[in-house]
Amino acid sequence: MTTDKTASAAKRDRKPRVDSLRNRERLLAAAKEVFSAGGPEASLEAVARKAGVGIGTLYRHFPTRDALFEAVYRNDVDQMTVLAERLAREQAPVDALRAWLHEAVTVFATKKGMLTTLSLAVDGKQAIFAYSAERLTAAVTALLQRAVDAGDIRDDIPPDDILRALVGMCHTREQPGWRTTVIRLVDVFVDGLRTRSS
Amino acid sequence: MTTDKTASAAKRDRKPRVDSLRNRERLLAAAKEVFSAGGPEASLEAVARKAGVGIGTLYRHFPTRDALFEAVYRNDVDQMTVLAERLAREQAPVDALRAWLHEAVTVFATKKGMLTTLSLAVDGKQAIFAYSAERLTAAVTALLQRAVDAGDIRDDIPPDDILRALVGMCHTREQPGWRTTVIRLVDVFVDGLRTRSS
DNA sequence: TAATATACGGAGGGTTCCTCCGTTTTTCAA
DNA sequence: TTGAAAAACGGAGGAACCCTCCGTATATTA
Repeated sequence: MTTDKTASAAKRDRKPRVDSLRNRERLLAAAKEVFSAGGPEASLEAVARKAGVGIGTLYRHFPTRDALFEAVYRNDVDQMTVLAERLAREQAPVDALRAWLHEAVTVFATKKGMLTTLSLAVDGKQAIFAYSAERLTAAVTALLQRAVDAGDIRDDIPPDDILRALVGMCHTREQPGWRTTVIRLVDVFVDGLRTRSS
Repeated sequence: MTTDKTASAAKRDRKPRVDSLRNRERLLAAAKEVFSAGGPEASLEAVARKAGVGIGTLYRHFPTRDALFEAVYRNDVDQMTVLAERLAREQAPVDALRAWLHEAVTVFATKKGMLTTLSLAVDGKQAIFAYSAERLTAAVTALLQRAVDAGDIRDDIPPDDILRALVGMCHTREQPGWRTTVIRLVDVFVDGLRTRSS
């Protein structure tokens, strides 16, 4: 036994290899393209091919399809939470909530893969989606709480359920006029959330 | 050319073979079991195996997975339309609509495959689902029209959209408490459909 | 520049899909 | 009853995809 364990333990703070980071970026870019073209069940081998790396490299960076989803759409999730904050500042409670939901529909309309990802995230079973689920829930919670406090919206619907309803209604996949239809459904739903003035 | 075309043309009205019908039934029974156990993406080879027939026989009877879905859930669709008629006779307009939607949620809660099937049907792209789509739309149309005529519900939401919202909201897959949650969401939605009394 | 940690690539075993065609079974007419 | 002819059967096999494993290549560090 000539191996020295302390020596290898000491080397724990190496720089990450540049090729590794480069490949990770390439994979993300390729995945974004492939998923938006071929939908979320597109072949992972196609992603690797498009990225110009081996399939093994893809799996090393993203051990599961879901991990890849998560990474691809993390930015978009963050943007949605930023938007929620802005709307909360700028608009009346119910209007802000509705506007945010509309925007979500619009985003999903162009990013097929994102909807699938969020369906998984909102299901809440998988740890990998914890970050996205939390951020989205937080966004809705803030918007909703504001409207409840103002007395405009009933207080017995958990924010998670709003999200579930949202992604659910978006599952009306690729009809012509998709977006308009779903937005109207969202409006009906928001109307249903309001406290009755009678 | 010794072949006689008129002779073979005359034989057009043969009985269907008994083994063919038997296998078809076996396949449907097996599919119902396999889909409800393993979800709608279960292996078709597993279905054939369970039915005790070759994979070729499965594909001859049901050329696509969707065709098999359609056949498996046709009965259930029919029952839903019968229920709609009964509710329309027995309950007040809005109550009937809501009760039917609740029942749909309950049915979907136990038949995983059915929800997938109806998602496809409601998308309306595929000719194979025309029958189911029409019957369901007809059921909702009747219930909805009644409520609109009574002045209880707004008149600018097409029946198709109600269906889409329904199956969409059910896509909140396998949470504990699934059914209760979705029923509450449906109630919110129906509330949103009501005309404002103010 | 050598040593070593780290990442790469893709072969390969497993699964499912779906087609195709030689074989078997059923039907029908004589 | 019997023997074509029509119809259905079964499953082998090619293709696509999934994911793992490990020999090879490359980056980092001393």
